[in-house]
Amino acid sequence: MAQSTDSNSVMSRRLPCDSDGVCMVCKTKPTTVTDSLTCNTCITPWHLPCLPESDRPPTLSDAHNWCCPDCAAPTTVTQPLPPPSSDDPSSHLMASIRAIQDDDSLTDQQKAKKRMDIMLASSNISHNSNNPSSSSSSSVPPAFDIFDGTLNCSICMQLPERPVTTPCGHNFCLKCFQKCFSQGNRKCANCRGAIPPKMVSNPRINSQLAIAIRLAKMARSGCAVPGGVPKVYHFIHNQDRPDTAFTTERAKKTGLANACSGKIFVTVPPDHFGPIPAENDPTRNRGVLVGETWMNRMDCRQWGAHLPHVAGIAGQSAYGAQSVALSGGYVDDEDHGEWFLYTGSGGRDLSGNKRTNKNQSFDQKFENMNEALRVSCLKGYPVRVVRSSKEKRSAYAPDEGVRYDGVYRIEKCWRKVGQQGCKVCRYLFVRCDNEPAPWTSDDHGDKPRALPKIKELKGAVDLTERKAAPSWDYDEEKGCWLWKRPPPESRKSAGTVSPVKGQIRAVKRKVKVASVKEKLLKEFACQICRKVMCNPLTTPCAHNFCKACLEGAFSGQSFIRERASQSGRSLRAQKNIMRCPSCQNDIAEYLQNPQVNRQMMGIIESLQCEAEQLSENSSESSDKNDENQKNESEVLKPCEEDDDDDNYDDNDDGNDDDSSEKVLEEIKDNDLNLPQKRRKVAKGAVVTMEEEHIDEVEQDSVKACN
DNA sequence: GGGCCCGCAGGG
DNA sequence: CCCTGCGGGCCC
Repeated sequence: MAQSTDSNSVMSRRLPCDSDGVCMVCKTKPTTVTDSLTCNTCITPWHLPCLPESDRPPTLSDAHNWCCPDCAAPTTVTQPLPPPSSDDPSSHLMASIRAIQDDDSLTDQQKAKKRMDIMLASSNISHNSNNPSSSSSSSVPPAFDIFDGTLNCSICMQLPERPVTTPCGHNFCLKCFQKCFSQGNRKCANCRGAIPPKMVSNPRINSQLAIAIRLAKMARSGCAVPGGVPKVYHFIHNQDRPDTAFTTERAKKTGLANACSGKIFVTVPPDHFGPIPAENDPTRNRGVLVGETWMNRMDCRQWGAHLPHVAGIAGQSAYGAQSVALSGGYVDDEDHGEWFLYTGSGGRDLSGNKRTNKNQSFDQKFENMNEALRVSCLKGYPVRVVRSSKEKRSAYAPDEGVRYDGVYRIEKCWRKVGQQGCKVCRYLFVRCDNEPAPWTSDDHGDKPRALPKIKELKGAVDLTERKAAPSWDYDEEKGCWLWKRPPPESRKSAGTVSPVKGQIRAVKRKVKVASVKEKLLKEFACQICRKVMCNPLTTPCAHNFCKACLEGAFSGQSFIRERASQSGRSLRAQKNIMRCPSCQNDIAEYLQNPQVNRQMMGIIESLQCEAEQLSENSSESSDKNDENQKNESEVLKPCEEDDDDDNYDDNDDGNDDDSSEKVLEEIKDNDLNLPQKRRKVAKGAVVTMEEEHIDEVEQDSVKACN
């Protein structure tokens, strides 16, 4: 790699990750979420380990509001730059561009991409510096002028509207792109570079560029960005959340596939309609902003934008629907950004323990979630919309993760025969948010717009249109969307999201750990060592001991030897000594041929196994009370013993006294051996699942915890 | 990339 | 308590 020392000194200091997420300092991609830090101002990702200590946020909770060195105060920005040019931002820019040009490891395409990233970041910086505090801001020329034509659409030569960026680094309006490439053309109109077929069929909007253009426009028109910070497109890694999604002991698979939800950060009730305001965001105090993007549905859930982690519709049939997810699950969906056609849920065969199924096999009806959407349509409620990168057919879907795109109103709904031949419920969503959409360069939110003409309405049945005035509507005087009628009163706990079942279950599980351990000790403690028995022996007088402990009690006159000596004299001699350590009953005869209580051993083993799994899990979800667990596990750990129980016969033919039977019965009664239960699923298919055991004590504790 | 699997969350 | 569900991990 041939780099000039000048550029090297710049490169080796403070550089973010490039557009592929690769750190420009160490050339590696951050491997963990916590390794990556996103600037709150220019939304550029940075590799935390390559960031000088002085530039790092002091605490994890500061990470959300962290500004990168480029966006921070000029003194800190300019400090590492070469002194002669420190007052000229373009020199930093030029040095970075030179470094890219000199980097032999990059292809021309990669260079173009990186150049553009840096220019974009640079235009952000210069425009962000146009804050109200600097009076001469508009006279300061930006380091890179977004209006100089470089970023223009290669077809209409205007600043791109809903920009699509090709791998060769050229921009197009979405419309121009679609027009240009709809007839089989696959060469860039600018450089004749090849456009990947996937991009031709499914172009994606470059929302970062859209936002950069928006900011530049706002800065030029002298319109101050509220707070000086673009309130759009934050990538939330949820890295400083106090509680993450976790896997329970029941989940056989790791990761999020079968995980419980983490804490809900926002304090709106789960049936809250409309945007989530700052006052319900105690951790960040800014609310959920349009453009916020999460890694997955679980993270999205934790910020309240869309609560169900599988289902596409959140709602209640008699009350309304609060949010929907556009994830490409239904082929009939049609996305036009500001408006889209959504398909209801149901009509699918979910037998065989499936959660989703691409095939429609029966008609959808306006019931359950579909009815909830219809209620929202009739009342004119705002419905939050999230788009997922899993939606491959929409230009408006994010490249990665799940993004909050603001609120929409359902203007009408109907049923029609879908592409798969069955009737589906259909909904016309039209955007009505006060914040601009992530794909637009407009500096304002939505204005009321004429409804699009829907061709399929011709063949529609069961059409529902709102008659009354909508609850959420545009106020011409105030120039924004607001509640014209009071929002529906929450039917859930006000102020906070009610404890979700997963959290209740988590508490119950912790209680259950304690309960299992307590039971183990209570029922299966050796009466000599007071620990859970290893190779339990049960005497005729119904006392339990570890084999090793009982042997030890008669050390020097092991009953094994005694058993070998069958002489009456020897027996008599031992009789004085061979008394039960608990009750002093004569157990000499028993000791002639003691059998390990295998039933009891089985129960102990399964309980130990369960307790271990439970405590492993609870220590994962809350790494507190380690000491308690250590102490408990020490007690629970059976006493050391060699496994030479081969000395005993295996033919347990009811010789055992009935005390172990009693215990066994008791254990069974208390469900602690977790009987298997059959769970019915649709169409008669069955799967097994362990029955959850929560006894009264546990429930009391749960109540106390709440 | 498609199919299978399955814990969870929430509605009714 | 049963049913549903526009996830996500893993195997092939």
